[in-house]
Amino acid sequence: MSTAKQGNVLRSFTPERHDHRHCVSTALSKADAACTASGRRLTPLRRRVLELVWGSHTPVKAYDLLAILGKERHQAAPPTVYRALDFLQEAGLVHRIASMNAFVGCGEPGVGHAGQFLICAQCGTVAELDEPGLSKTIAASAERLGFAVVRETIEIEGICAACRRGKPRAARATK
Amino acid sequence: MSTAKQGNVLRSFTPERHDHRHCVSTALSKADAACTASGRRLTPLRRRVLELVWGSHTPVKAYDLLAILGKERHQAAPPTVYRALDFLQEAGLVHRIASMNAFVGCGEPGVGHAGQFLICAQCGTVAELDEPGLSKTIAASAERLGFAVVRETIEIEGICAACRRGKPRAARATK
DNA sequence: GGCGATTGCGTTAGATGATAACATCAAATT
DNA sequence: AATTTGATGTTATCATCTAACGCAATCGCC
Repeated sequence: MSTAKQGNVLRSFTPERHDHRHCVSTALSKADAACTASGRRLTPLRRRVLELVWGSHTPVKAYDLLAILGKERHQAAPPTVYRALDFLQEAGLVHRIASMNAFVGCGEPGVGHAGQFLICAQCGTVAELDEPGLSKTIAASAERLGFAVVRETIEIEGICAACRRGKPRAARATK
Repeated sequence: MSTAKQGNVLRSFTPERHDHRHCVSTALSKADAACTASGRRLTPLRRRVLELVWGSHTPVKAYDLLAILGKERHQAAPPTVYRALDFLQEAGLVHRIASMNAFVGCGEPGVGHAGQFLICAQCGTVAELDEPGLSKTIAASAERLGFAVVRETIEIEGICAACRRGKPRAARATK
């Protein structure tokens, strides 16, 4: 287990070259293990939704998932997708990006979840951080006001390294 | 201008006693000044929307505003409200709380806007912070990944001091 | 003041995001 | 096998937000 003082990158920006199928299968394996360990049922539907979420390095919209599921299973209504997403969130397998109404797979299920994200405004890729220093600073501020922190939503918008170099790795959803 | 190392509270939790009308009129005056200074037009509609947003210390929903405006002006459609809110956001007069799909008045228009909020899950009141240390920590993390920060969305959910003492100052919107 | 350009607003329509409530089916428990 | 619990199907609806078009008020300029 890494314990860098700087904090960890739970999910990095897409490397220049990588086999994304590998990301997906790794994530699914971890999910299987995590659910087995916590006594949750990763049903075929839930597993499929997780797979679809991991299908891109950019956040995925619920209705995009719905459209895909609709083709695959001849019937899928909003609750189908939202229930699966709710489960996956509770299980710590996906995160919701509030500022985008979208979802990303979690890079490290099981690890303490701050929910700190860097989101590239250009290519849409998301990196997930676990920066204890951040949480500490927040806790200190809150403390001074007598505020008890329950949950952090930290979503930083900006431009990723690849896009700054003019070599975006992932295309932003072409709407 | 205060320059406390600890950071400033741009908008505090509701004090035990206060005349909220004063908060509102102060906010409107500041808005008038800010718009005059930046050459923006704070029209009657926009001003009224700002006033309504400031009407409570808790974030206000667009459709709540719409309902009020609908009574006042005999006609108001969603774009009426959303356009006003867009303007107010651009002018730095209100903030959108992404995690709640709601809006709050900005305590210090003109001051550099980090967008750091503490939100009480019980009474719904919101405090706005300007904690340079937080932004620095974020910038440092981003830097290591070559990420250029453009905008921060920091929304911390928890329980405020008053609610912890069992004396909530503002009622959470019932429903 | 007149005139064109810009900006604000009304209006209609619809896209997108999310949930309630109840029915049905499958899995785990007894 | 019967019972209970949990997952999914199904229908309906609510909530949030935006596109597109046209008119009217305002601004900038001569």
